[in-house]
Amino acid sequence: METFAFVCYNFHLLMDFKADDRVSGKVTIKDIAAKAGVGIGTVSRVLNNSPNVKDSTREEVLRIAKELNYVPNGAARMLVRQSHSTATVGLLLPVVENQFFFELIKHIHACLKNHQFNIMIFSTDHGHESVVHHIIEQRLTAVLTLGDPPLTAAEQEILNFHKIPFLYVDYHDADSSYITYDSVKGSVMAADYLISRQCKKIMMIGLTDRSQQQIDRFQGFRRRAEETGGIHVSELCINSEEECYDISLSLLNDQSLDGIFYFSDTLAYGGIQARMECGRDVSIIGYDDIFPSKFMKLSTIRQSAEILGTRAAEMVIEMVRQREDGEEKQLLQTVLQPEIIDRNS
Amino acid sequence: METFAFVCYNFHLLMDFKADDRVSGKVTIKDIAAKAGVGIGTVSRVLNNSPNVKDSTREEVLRIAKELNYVPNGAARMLVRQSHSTATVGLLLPVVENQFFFELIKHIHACLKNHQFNIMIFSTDHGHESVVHHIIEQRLTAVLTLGDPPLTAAEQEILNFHKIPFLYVDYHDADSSYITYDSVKGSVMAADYLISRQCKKIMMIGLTDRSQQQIDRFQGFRRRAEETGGIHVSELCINSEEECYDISLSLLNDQSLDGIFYFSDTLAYGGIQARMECGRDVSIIGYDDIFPSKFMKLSTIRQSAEILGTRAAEMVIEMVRQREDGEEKQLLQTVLQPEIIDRNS
DNA sequence: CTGAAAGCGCTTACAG
DNA sequence: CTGAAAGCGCTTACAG
Repeated sequence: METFAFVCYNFHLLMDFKADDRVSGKVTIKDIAAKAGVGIGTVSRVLNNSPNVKDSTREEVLRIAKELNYVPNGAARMLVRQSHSTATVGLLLPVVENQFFFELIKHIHACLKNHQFNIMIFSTDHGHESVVHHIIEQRLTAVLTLGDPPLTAAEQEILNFHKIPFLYVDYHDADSSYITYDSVKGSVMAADYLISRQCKKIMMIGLTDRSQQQIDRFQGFRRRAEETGGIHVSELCINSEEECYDISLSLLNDQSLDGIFYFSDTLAYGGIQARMECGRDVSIIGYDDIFPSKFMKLSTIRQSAEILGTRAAEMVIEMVRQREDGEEKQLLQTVLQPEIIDRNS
Repeated sequence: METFAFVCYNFHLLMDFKADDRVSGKVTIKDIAAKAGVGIGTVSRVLNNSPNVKDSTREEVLRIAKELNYVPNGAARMLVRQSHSTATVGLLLPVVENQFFFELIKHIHACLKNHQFNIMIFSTDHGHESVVHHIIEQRLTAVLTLGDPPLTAAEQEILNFHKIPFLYVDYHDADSSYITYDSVKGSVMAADYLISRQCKKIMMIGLTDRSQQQIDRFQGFRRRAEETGGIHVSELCINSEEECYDISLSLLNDQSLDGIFYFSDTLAYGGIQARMECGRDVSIIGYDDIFPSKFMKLSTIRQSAEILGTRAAEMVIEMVRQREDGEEKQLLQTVLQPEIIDRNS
């Protein structure tokens, strides 16, 4: 994997900083106060733009602060103010990080930063108990959870206790705030598409994570197929997107198979390729409508990462506002509707 | 854009917490100490796993802490310990966030979290002066900058002053630590590819950001074309990936055009499609080798987000280690070599 | 094994 | 307009 990577390490030795002890990077308002010949209170007032300071004093303090490369200690500030200077939202990511999630993060981030929020990313790999703890310890403003797994009851309780709002994104739970696309509806659309193309023997292909979304899609599709009748539906869960091409090839040996529903466009690309090579007449539909699908001529179920991400950000901002205004906590629940994109595949 | 999104808001009113003032979420070690009938020092010792505590005391304190939903105040801890309990690396992202960067972030994150680091994401949209300030205020452990723009001299100075290591990713600067793929070499490979296919009139298509990478690619390609001689090369910068299909279509009206070098695979997809519709015999090469390119049969220059991201994370970890061990600051510079993938496009 | 006390760097009434 | 002082929540010698 790395054989073609030629690496060149290039070492320079840098001069040490000159031996002045105030140069160690720990300048405090005390240092500034001493140098300016004023009290630390005055320094603090200047630094916080308090109006009650003589102009000459202000300028002198500011000059010295800059000269000393002073940067306030966020921890000390936070300790006394009980809140961050910049609000930070924690983003909990699951292990499996698909393409769609990254689009999502991009838009969540874009919207949040417009509202002066920062984002901090955490993995839920090893269970998120400790992550939630860390979030509270750092007094983050809010929490967004992407996809599965949901928060445990204990985690929810401790977040509630500390009045930190949390929002599920791409997951639904009747008792929590969430925003999600309707996966059941999306897979019903996929079923209708294949049914309209007279498919009688259909394979659904997803990944091996037993996510809520995956389950919803299997269900929605199967239900619609059963309502219609006379259709044979199978399910297949594979381990990675990479192997989808090979697996599709062997599936296509079954000459009676006439429809495939891939749970993501990325999976479907391998299928499109395999179908072309076999010259088989099989209908294919994907899910997501990511950028290349247009050029792959892939029919698919579109869900917009931009809308989901932006909305999610707006919802969390609203939740934060509610808390700050001391309003009672309300559940916010949003269900977005996917859309079918017919490219005759 | 949002017309098809049906939104359903669902309001529940939740019970307020019972009116007990210790339930407000601000439990401190003082509360625990009082309830346990010990001093706060003892509580602190228990919470920090100090060995010098009687077992019975320890258990009692732990029990009460849990009962009270106690979570330590990170700011207070940090103030006295002068460092975070969990190291956090700041990631500076530019405005234009392409697909490749998200792959990159994914792998940086994966590697960093394995080493118990958190990631905090910042945008450099509005110039990063204030961002750097914020990073220092929060005493982050290190900084990664993705792509352009680089840090200003002032920003570098203040980071150095506060001894916060920083690393450029996908950018090179002789006086700083960085890791990047060799874009000049990559575009020379692209040139060689088109030249080997007898192209005489070639168009290079990139985006309108004047990034270092973009400039390197124009340069490398042009240089090799000039060395070869008898080749006509033009450059075109477009505003978005979406419009690349239309633009390619009109470019292909020029019947003498026989080669196109797209600066990203995403751009090239539109070109492949346009070429097919025109039935023109034009050689196309992309850049990145993202997943779908294999199925688009697109020749391209491969650079691995996994290697770049993982290496970047390892480098930053090494830089942090060096600082913690009090070693002299060294520059770490890594150049990775891209690879041509010939799919006969 | 444990309590009392100092101190981390800052903000903010309070009293001039 | 400004200084001295209290206090945010925690850790850690210090003295028992």
